[in-house]
Amino acid sequence: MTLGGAHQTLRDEVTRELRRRILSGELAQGERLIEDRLAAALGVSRNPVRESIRVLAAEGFIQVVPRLGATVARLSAEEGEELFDVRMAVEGLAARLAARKRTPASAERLRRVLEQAKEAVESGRLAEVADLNTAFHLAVGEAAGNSYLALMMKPMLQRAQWIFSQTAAVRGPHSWQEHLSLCEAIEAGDEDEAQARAVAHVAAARRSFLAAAGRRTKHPND
Amino acid sequence: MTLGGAHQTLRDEVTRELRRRILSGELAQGERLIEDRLAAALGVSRNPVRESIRVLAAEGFIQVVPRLGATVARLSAEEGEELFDVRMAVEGLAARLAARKRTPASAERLRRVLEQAKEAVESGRLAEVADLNTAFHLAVGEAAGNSYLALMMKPMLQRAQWIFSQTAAVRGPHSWQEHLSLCEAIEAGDEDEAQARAVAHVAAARRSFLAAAGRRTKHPND
DNA sequence: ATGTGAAATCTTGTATACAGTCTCCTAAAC
DNA sequence: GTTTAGGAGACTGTATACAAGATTTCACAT
Repeated sequence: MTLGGAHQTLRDEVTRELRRRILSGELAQGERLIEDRLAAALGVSRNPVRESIRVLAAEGFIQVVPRLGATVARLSAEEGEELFDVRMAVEGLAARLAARKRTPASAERLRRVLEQAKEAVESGRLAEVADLNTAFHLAVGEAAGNSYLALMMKPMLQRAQWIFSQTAAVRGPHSWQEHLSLCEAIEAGDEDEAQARAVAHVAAARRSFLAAAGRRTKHPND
Repeated sequence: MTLGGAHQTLRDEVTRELRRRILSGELAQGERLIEDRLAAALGVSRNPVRESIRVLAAEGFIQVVPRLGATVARLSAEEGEELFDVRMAVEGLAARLAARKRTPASAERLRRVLEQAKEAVESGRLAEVADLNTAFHLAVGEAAGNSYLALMMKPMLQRAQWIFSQTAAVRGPHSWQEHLSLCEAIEAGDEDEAQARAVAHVAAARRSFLAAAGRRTKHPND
């Protein structure tokens, strides 16, 4: 089959691959997803594809209308902006809890992701930078030691990454600095400061998003 | 087939029915979900059941291990408690935004749910009360006019309802009073007050949960 | 030209079939 | 009595088949 590498189930591979294609823009917003064609393109049967579609729909990447089929979700500029409000609330909480429940292991993990991101920035691998930035945010979520928070943050952050890639609003170095500063507050166990820095970080991302969105009158996929 | 009423797709019916059985406790925590048996019990084939399982897994009600099968998720007391932190952050935001963006239509909708809940309480239909309380919280989420927030709150609130039903920690009348008070703050457009009341409401629910959880040393399903 | 309607085509929804994996039980070996 | 190899049964993962609904096309009437 077309999908590479060792895997546990085709279904999981398909889910990851479709998610990746959506996040990367290979599958454009609003594009119709025809089960047969996806299955053929991925070299699998329709069954794993269908199950993947349900999962991605639950995560909000795909919109499904019974009997009419599935399309890649559309993100209006408003919906993109709305997400930042949610992120400030959720990631602010995550940072606070991460500071409260910090352990050497979780701090180590944050530092490691940060280090990888730094390397990727310096060697100019931009595609990886986006993934690693998301990974850092998720690591904060996991450091919070709240399983539901982590469960909820994963699709939220992927959606955020999607929005950014669609808007072409990248802000590599600034973002990395802010991550470092957040990491330090968490390590210091300063809950208020950690929350404040997380919220400020997301707010900065929002400004960057608004600037990039304002620069374009129309959406690239229109 | 066994599932009642008019429907769009079997898949959706199955998803709702399984979710209902989990929320109601008919399917106990940790219980193994065998596709064949569920399909037979619901009078459908395995396919719709499998797709439903993926969806419910994405919502966090079911845990799936590839090749080993699916089980109803287990909620430890800690995980139950953790959810309240998330709810305070998310529902606080929802209440704030609902107050900011209030419209006659959304206020009307909140009032209507509140009214139904009141009737259910007064006529002692306890099963409905839980559903209507959840519906009120969700209505606040929708009144916030933030599509992702609403998308995210739906499974979160269902999970909260699940936790409560499992703990048998019901607090009908108090809860209703607090809903009313929150509704008034939203109608008045007082963002700070709305957020404060929502947070206080969830905090009260947490205390009630902790009291009920402390009352039992063991879980009823153990 | 425009609108209408029915056939043909495409697509989804559901069921069934089969292959591979896991579990559990049995029985032999020590 | 305990342990381990092997095999039967059970269950999941994937593919294929078929039924029903949606869309397109094209002929025909206006």
